[in-house]
Amino acid sequence: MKWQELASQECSIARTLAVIGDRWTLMILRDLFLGASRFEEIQRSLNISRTVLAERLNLLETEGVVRRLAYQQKPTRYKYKLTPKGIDLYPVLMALVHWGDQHYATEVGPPVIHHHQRCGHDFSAMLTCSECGEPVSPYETTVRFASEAITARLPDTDRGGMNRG
Amino acid sequence: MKWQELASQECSIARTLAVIGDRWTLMILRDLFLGASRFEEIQRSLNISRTVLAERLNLLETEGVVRRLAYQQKPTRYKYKLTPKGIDLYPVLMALVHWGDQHYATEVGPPVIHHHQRCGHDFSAMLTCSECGEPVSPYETTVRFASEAITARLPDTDRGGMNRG
DNA sequence: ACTAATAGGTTCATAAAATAAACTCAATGA
DNA sequence: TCATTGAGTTTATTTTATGAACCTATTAGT
Repeated sequence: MKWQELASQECSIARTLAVIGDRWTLMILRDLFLGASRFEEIQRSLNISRTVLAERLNLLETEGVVRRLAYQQKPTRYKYKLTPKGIDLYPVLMALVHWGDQHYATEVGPPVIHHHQRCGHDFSAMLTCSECGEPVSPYETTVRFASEAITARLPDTDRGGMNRG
Repeated sequence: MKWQELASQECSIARTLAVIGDRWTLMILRDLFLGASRFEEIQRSLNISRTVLAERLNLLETEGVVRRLAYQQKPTRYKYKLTPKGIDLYPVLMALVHWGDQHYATEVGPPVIHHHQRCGHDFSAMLTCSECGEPVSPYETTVRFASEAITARLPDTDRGGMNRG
């Protein structure tokens, strides 16, 4: 399979990765979430090739993840801003941050601290169930394919994957 | 910046992406979470080049995300199993699924349905605060850098990014 | 008036990475 | 004997990424 074909797969992970799953896009999105907006700003921050940055921003705009806006005329200069669809990627970024904090933080602790203004505490991302609000572990969940009439379940001895049920 | 240098950045997103942020790794992890474990199984499922699959599995093993286990002798055959560190990527995968479901699902709904056994409902991933348990929006959070003594705040007109505070 | 600098790219030659196909090795089955 | 399976490795070709230079428009400095 070629990378381009991912977009036409019937899997939400595949379709998501077709947009944001290549080598630099998530780093670009990190910068946008941290407030960067101009081409030069992102390029200098990541120090990536301008070619790649231009191409990635283009795809993100095509997909509606960012909007390109002129912030001045004469000469016209542009900035990139996350759309609501782009803002919806916040949980993805926070999940990545949390895994990095868990497994790659040094003695001095995580390099970036996230603060939740509503409750007044520094926090980390937690995955919870949209229905009951409780934390979700992969061992407590099953998956089924919408296209399948009959469902299957993995044997209990074969843990470490999502259960089919 | 070259991709390899990401690992040495002082950012948890960068360090995470250095391990799982390339073009196929997250698809491989999806398969592992869905119960796939053998080389051939993953290769056929994704239809990716064997070269890339071998290299990716190697890095994942080096990083402790998967463990390579012999499941038979004569000839020795191996399977790959998520370690606890690998299982910790569940929130990342679920966040990707949810974004795909939100923005790329067709009329018939999401292709894969996730069921929370504890509460008995089909669910989607929700990001909540580790401290207060409430849902978190990027507009209600600020970030600060552990290395910085003085903190800064973005003006209110410049929304769409994490606030620094 | 000349020069440099800034912003937002594009073009182009080179280097790195991905792909597809073939190949290896060990064993099993027909 | 020949084909098949599993888990890769090797190799030739194609695709992507990189870095540097270039382009256009405008303002600032000397």
